[in-house]
Amino acid sequence: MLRLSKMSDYAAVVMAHIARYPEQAHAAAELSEAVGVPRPTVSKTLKMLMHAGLLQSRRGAQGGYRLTRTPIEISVSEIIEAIEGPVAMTECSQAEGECGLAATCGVADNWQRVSMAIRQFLDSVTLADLAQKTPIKMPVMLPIQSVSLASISDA
Amino acid sequence: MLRLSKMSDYAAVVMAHIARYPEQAHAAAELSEAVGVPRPTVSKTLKMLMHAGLLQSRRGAQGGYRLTRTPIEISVSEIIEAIEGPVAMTECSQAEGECGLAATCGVADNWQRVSMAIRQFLDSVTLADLAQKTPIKMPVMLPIQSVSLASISDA
DNA sequence: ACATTGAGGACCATTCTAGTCCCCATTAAA
DNA sequence: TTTAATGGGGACTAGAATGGTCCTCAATGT
Repeated sequence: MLRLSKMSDYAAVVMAHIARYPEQAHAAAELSEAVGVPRPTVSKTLKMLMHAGLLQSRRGAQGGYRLTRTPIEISVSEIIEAIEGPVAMTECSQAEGECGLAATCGVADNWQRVSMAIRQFLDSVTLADLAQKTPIKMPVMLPIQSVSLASISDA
Repeated sequence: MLRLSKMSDYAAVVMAHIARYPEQAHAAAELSEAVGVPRPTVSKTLKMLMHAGLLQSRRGAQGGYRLTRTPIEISVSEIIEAIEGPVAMTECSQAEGECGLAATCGVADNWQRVSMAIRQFLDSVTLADLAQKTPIKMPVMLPIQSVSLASISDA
């Protein structure tokens, strides 16, 4: 896993499409066609993105959706969260305590750290990155073992 | 999302438990109790981990499960994959082409790169990291924008 | 007025998930 | 050699999540 639902996938594609023409208002029908996803489904996605505050809408003729911020100011994690709720790998890494297993598992702490790292990474990728034609570059991902223990002190 | 199924969660906890006493054989019943998860469910998890080659089993009295490798040699991504199959964020980032939307989406490439980065990160976290009591340190996660474009050249 | 376009929410079908159970094979120990 | 412990394999089920559809109402530009 680390699977992303299809809806999130659509969301990313739709957002990227809008990001390429940020000035225009994009109607659901237009986006549906551009992206090749049935209208009602795109609509649903758009509504979710709107509720999350990533899009603003205007009804009526010439209406449609626009970004509320510039593509650089929107992170991939925000898009994902708009659709799926808080990004976390496991139950215990999102809810406070009450994991049930917490006492016995002895992994919670480290699990949460892993989750956090991924989360931070996703924060750093922007919609602009996604939308651009030339492939984005991967961030430097140092193997966890090679990190000097002092670099991020907690423990 | 980036949600991990409960099964994967169990798997991680169980593996960590075994990793703390690598010499002994651990019976399903023992693990079930240690971890607080019903026996049949733990069993199922163990079977999956075995099929993936992360555990070896011995039947009969005094039997049970052991690691096939040392905790340092087992990565978190392997554990996850043992349960959920290939780790990938989206359909198109795992299957070759034929995403259907590929033509229109224009995001596939970048999406795959994001997925790859996470994947690599998960590769770098080991079972030993998970199992240790003192919290593991986070790897350095440079914001994607700050990475010099030359550092990983493709495009 | 009227055509366009989104809002809101009900609804359904299918898949996935978690979890259970049963019976057989293997192995150690009594 | 019998017995008890232990995993192997797989079928099965209930419930939830997912993806997707549809309908009616509200807003807004022409």
